[in-house]
This record gives sequence, structure tokens and C-alpha cells, in this order.
Amino acid sequence: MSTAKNSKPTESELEILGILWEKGAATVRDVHDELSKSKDAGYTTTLKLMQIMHEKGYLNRDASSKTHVYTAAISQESTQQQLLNKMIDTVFNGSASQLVMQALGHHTSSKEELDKIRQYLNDIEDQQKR
Amino acid sequence: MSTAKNSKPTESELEILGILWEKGAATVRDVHDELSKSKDAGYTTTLKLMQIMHEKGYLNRDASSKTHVYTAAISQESTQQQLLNKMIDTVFNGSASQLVMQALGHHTSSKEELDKIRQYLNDIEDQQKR
DNA sequence: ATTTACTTACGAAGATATTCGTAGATCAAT
DNA sequence: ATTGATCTACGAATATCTTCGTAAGTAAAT
Repeated sequence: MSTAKNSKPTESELEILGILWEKGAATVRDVHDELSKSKDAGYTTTLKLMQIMHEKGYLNRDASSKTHVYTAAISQESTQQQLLNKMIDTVFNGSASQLVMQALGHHTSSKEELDKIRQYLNDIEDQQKR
Repeated sequence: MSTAKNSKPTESELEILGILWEKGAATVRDVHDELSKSKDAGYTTTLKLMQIMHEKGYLNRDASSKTHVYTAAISQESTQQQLLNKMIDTVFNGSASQLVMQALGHHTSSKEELDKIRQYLNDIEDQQKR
């Protein structure tokens, strides 16, 4: 069986998922308008994509009114994890910490963010002790 | 202009790049044998892929002898960065630290690795002070 | 010189992702 | 009731990725 969880959204699908994760629920029009800010695509293109995503199980659809309302059917977190795992595996030789350092090295992070990560490291270590 | 640096290798291309990053230089045969351990593909498939990658500028080719010798034309680090940036952008709402924590949370890391990351955090902070 | 075992080049089929035109439904405003 | 705006459904064109068969070249072994 191939659930929505373990297959991999395409690039375009991720853009749409991103919008839905942010908005919660949205119509094709909502998504399309948002998408148009950064991209140039026809309305029916967005529609078609969202229909396909619904078929694949990535999106829920409320079709009770004429204008359908969509929500993401897969969580942002599980999708992030999915993609991270694959990336660690294929591009970072299986080393999560290598990925972490690379990510930190080229992004200016505020002191607050860095502290938050430190705190997180401590939490992990505590948890592993038990 | 679209240099090799800012476009994105496909899944199959990444597998080949991974092998070349590790081996340094290799023939199609070398790569194919390595690939065959985890995958099931014909020799000419690997050949074709590597030819295309050469056209795209991902690979260098030494064709001075009958059997050509390839090396990666794009560095592992820049490719990692490229993919990370895109991922942070599209899936992690632009927050590198969010990605970092997600990556750490679901991978058991040794104390040594965690310490290495702490050290890294300190280095970054030092650098940003100046 | 012929055979054998490789190699590259080429073209095309197959699979998947992306794009969009057109038709038909729905509904509000005239 | 007709018009106009907006929606979904559908099918098909286009683009991109992946796969592999076949031909032709090269070199070593017989």
C-alpha cells in the first residue's frame, strides 16, 4: 500500500501544500492568487494540480458548496521529516549533524534562534540519558 | 545564464554525483557497478545519464582514452547548500533553525555529534559579534 | 583477419509532471 | 429568461526524466 505519507510531493505540490499549511483551508482561487505572487500560471493549472493532489491523498476537499474548500491532508511536520530523511540519506551521507552544520553555516541566525537550538540540544541529551 | 550551480540535479543525478563525490574520478562502469548495489538498471541507462549530466555541466569528462573518465563538476557542498536553501524556503517557512531542530529531533545523535554542533554554534556567534 | 568483449553515441519509447483550452454547471445580477 | 462571472471536470498537449535497444568504434585475444 502506498499511503499519502510515504510518497513524495512534487515541487509544485509542495508550493501548494505550503500555502495550505499556512492558511489552513482555502479555495482554488485563494491558492491561485497566493501562488500568482511568485509564479505565473493559469487558474486551471492550479485547479488541476489540486485535483490531482486530492486524488493522491495529499488534500482533503469539502465539496458541499459549489466552490470547493481544500485543506492539507498530510501534516507539515511529517512531510518535512520525509524530505529531510531522504536528503540526509542521499546528499549528506546519512549524517544529520552534517546537514545541521551546513544549514547553520550559511544562514544568519539571531542569538535567540541559536539559544533555542542550544536548549534543544540539551533537551535531547537529557532525554537520551534516561 | 543558467550555470550548473543554480539548477537542480534530479534524483538519479544525485545518486551518481554521490558516487563521484566519494570516488573522485570514475568511469561509467565504475559508477554503474556501484549503482547496481542498490538499484537495478542497465548499463546504457547509467551511460546516458552521465552524458546528459556532462551536457548540463554537472560532470567533467576526460575523453582522451577510449574509456572516458568522469569527475563531479559541482561540489558536494554547494549542491547541499542549494538543496537546503530550497528546502528551507519551500517547506520550512524560511527558518533554518526550524529545519535544524526537526533534523535533530528524529535522528539519534551521539554525544560527540551534539558537542560538535554546540561548538559550531559558539563559533558562529563569535563570528557574528565581529 | 576474425572473434570477443568492451566502449560511446544516438534515438526513441515509457513514465511522470506541468500546463492549459474547452465544455458544461451554478448562481447572481440585469 | 438572458447575460456574465466563476466554478469544476475532462482531455490533451508539452515538457522533463528515465530507461534501454541498437549501431558503430576500438582494442585485445585467438
